[in-house]
Amino acid sequence: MLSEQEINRRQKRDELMRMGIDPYPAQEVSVTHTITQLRDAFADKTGKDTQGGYEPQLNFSEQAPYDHVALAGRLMGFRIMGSASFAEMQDATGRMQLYFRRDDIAPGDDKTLYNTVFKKLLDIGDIISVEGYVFTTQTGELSVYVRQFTILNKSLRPLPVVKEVVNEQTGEKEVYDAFTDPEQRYRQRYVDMIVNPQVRDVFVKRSKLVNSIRQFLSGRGYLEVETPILQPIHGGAAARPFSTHHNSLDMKLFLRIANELYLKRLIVGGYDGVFEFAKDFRNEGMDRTHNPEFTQVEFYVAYKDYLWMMDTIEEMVEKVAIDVAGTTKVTVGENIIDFKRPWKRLTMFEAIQEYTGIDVSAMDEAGLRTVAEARGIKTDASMGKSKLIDELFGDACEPNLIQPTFITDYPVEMSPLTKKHRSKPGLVERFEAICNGKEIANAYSELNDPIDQRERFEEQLRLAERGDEEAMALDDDFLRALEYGMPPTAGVGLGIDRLAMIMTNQPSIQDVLFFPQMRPEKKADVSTDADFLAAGVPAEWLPALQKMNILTVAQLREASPNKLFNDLGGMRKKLKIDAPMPDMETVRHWTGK
RNA sequence: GAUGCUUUAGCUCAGUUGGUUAGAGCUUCUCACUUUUAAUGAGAAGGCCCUGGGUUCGAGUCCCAGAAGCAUCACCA
Repeated sequence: MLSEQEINRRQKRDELMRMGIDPYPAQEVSVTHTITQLRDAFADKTGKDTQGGYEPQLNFSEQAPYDHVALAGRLMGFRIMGSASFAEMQDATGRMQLYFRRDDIAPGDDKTLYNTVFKKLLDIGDIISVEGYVFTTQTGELSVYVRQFTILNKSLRPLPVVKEVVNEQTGEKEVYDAFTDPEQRYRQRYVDMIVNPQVRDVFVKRSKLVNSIRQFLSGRGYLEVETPILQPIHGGAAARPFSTHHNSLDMKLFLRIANELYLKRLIVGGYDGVFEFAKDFRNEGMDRTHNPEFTQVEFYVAYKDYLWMMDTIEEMVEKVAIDVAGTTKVTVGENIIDFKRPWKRLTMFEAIQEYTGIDVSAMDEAGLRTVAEARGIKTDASMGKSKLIDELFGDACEPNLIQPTFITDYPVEMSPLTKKHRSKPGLVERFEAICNGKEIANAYSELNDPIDQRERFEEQLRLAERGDEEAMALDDDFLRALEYGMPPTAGVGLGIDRLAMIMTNQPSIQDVLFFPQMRPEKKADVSTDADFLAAGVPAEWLPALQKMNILTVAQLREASPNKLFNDLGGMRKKLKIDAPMPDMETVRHWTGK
């Protein structure tokens, strides 16, 4: 059912067509400038001066190249005053004021082009192109004086209208009636981007971030690769997978939770360094920092260890910050995060000692449990030593690690793919990069002893038997590859979404994904006109049923014929329906009774 | 999954101890207006008050259940 405004716009579309104006023309549109190009060209020539007066007016009606400029974009506002009007155009780069004058748009006696087409048939949201010259108004606003305009697209849905004004006292921009409902913003991201153009900047930065990493890694000679997303065995991380089915092979397949095991196979195969920007899928909870599909870049380099990788990540992320933000200092919420090298490095035990004052490195399980419970952490019998350490770290340390910090040397039980520490028993050569209280990267010296690896997998199988749904599956082919021999290798996974959140100062992962996963939209069940016609209701009575909130044939069947008959009489008057009143028998027939 | 908050016009929001026909601004429509800028002035239209039960003479308002969104927590990156 269409709203009044939608009906209105459809009528305008029809009216344009009747006038011989195609509201959806096919031709290529010639554009001489983007709006930002024009603004930049005049940046030092416009605007109010500090005394409160105005700059002298500019007029480029006879001065190339600004005597003939062509712009294209979406109309975002009108200020109409009789035979002259201002309109606001938005293109991919910014906004520009347009000036329309009746006698210039329609120079002859026929003023239809201005009075009807421009003033009556255009709406906010329509896309047009204009041709004219650059000038400034008395108030100093850079504008385009339109000689001619062309409709490129008649928009049929009203856009939420966001108004922005500069407060003269403070000089700050104030926004009115902002389109803010997160559900609508994420479900209809296109609307979000039209009316909140700053949203587009976030994704431009995200793209810069990805390019920056790609340049960094490619520039060092590492190979960008692609590996399977559909995997017969999901491996490389502890997470619950999505599963699917391949019909011709008649086999179960999983969407990957990580690409680690495939990239290591490529190192076995002889590449010195490989990386992949990978969409991974995890069938787990969703919140501000988790989306079921997310992106990470994983890369693996032969003949290196985790210490080398720490230096590399530090250098890479510092470069990313400079490329994206222009500086190593990035504002995130209330904090300023500085990615300048070197970052702080703490072992996990040192971090716990720093934030709790307790040295847990030599404690047994009972001692750890006491410390954890003293901090209000819920523990149970299934939690071993490493799990307790992890909980303690997550509770006491992680939220406090705002500046980028490397946490190193994790308990072996938590890291089934990681090489045992060269000198510290019970630990592995692993680090996580923590920033703004969240993990952004996870790396290790890769385990390349196939016998050790098999034992670690078998340990995971025992966890799975005990009901751990996130335990890793044993991957025989991966073990076979390791048995041929993998050089010592450093590997890392770095969360692109998490890093993008930090670099663009967005509080939620949904703000750095164009289309975050949402519950399906609830659609009201509505029968078609044809369904009602089939039920015997004549077309002229359909609006009356709609108005009475009978939207499905099923509802019609349940309606009481007497009440329906009475209401139809009222609706006939209210909606000014010309058709003769159906008799009681006919109405009874509609309801199937 | 748990707890709390929210849901009223196309958009942003009011709505009193439960009491006539549910309001405002913007948008839309009509009219006036040749450099405005949240243009202005006059007039009009636009509501399944999230859904379903219940209490009551009477529910947008109170109670119960459900849905969706948000926040916090748990799991996870």
